[in-house]
Amino acid sequence: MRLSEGVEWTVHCCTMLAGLPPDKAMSAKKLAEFFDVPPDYLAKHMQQMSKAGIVQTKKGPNGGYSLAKPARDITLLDMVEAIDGRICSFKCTEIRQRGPSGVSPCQYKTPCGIARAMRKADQVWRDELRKTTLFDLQMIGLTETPPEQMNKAITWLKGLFK
Amino acid sequence: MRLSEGVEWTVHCCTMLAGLPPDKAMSAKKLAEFFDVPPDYLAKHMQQMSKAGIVQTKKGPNGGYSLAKPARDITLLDMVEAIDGRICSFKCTEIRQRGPSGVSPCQYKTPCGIARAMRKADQVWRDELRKTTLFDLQMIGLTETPPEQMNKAITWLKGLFK
DNA sequence: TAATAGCGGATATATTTTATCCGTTATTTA
DNA sequence: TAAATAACGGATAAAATATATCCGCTATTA
Repeated sequence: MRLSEGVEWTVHCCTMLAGLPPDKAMSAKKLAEFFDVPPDYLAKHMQQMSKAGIVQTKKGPNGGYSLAKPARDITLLDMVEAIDGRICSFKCTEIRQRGPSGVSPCQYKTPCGIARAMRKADQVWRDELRKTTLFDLQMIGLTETPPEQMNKAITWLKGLFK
Repeated sequence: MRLSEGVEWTVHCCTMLAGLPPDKAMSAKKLAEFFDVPPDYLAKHMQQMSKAGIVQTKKGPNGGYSLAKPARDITLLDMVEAIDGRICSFKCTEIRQRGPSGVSPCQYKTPCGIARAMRKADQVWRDELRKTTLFDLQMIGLTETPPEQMNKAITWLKGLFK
């Protein structure tokens, strides 16, 4: 039961994008360089973010990714679901219907209690993720990032945009 | 992000064990037959349940698995964690420390905001799973199982215990 | 027009999940 | 006491998924 590594990468990337000057974009290559992750694989993940409408893209030189909407309107759940999907973490295979005591499918009126409890837990998990927005994460980053790292990051970014 | 199939199997098995006459046990082989799942693989999972102290075992003929404590004292979380472990679904690889802006590890005083939000969501998920006990699941089974299936199951069980 | 950059598809590699098998020990029943 | 049953641990094997790379395509910019 583990989330894809891509979730960590793309959420960090979005936090980065949220801090960019407006009308600036950042390519997958540059994001990958900044976080030291595989460029091609990160690009694949960012394309999923684009499909999900979280980031917008611009082709060509000085193109790249930028947020498609205000950071306040992007939830952690949005980003998690863009990478890992919306399907419940518990997959019910209806084993109650199998074996020597199983009866015709139409006799099972409700999902079994186990599946219901699991889905409820999955729901509260998603509800909790929805409470955190990209804006929240950006604020936490701004206040908690070590000063020395903040300086290095700003310097690196200045080099990026000439 | 998906739970192991073993979770579904073992929770159903425990619900079955909860309905057994006291001092009766059921072998992995019989459980596998009842639910129509691979016997050896189910046995592996049941061994994990045993290690976790959820079921107790008895070797030899008429041996097998039975609950190690009252169904009220076994939560869905206990069973999920017996199979899938207690580690958070989000693994933070500290990518903030990598790349050109990373600084010495000792400068990072708290886990990053992303990891904290993810861990909180994982926590509410586990809290929710803890609310359901095996007794609850047993009651749901008793009230919602199709009558025809209930009869078939009882007949099958009678054959089991001679 | 050359370089940049996203995109989609194909493919390769690694890791995890699922599944089986075997030898051992403990226990029960005939 | 012997034979059958059953849990247990370890070693593999097979299948599925996650991770990673590469290529050609189109759009865009300097």
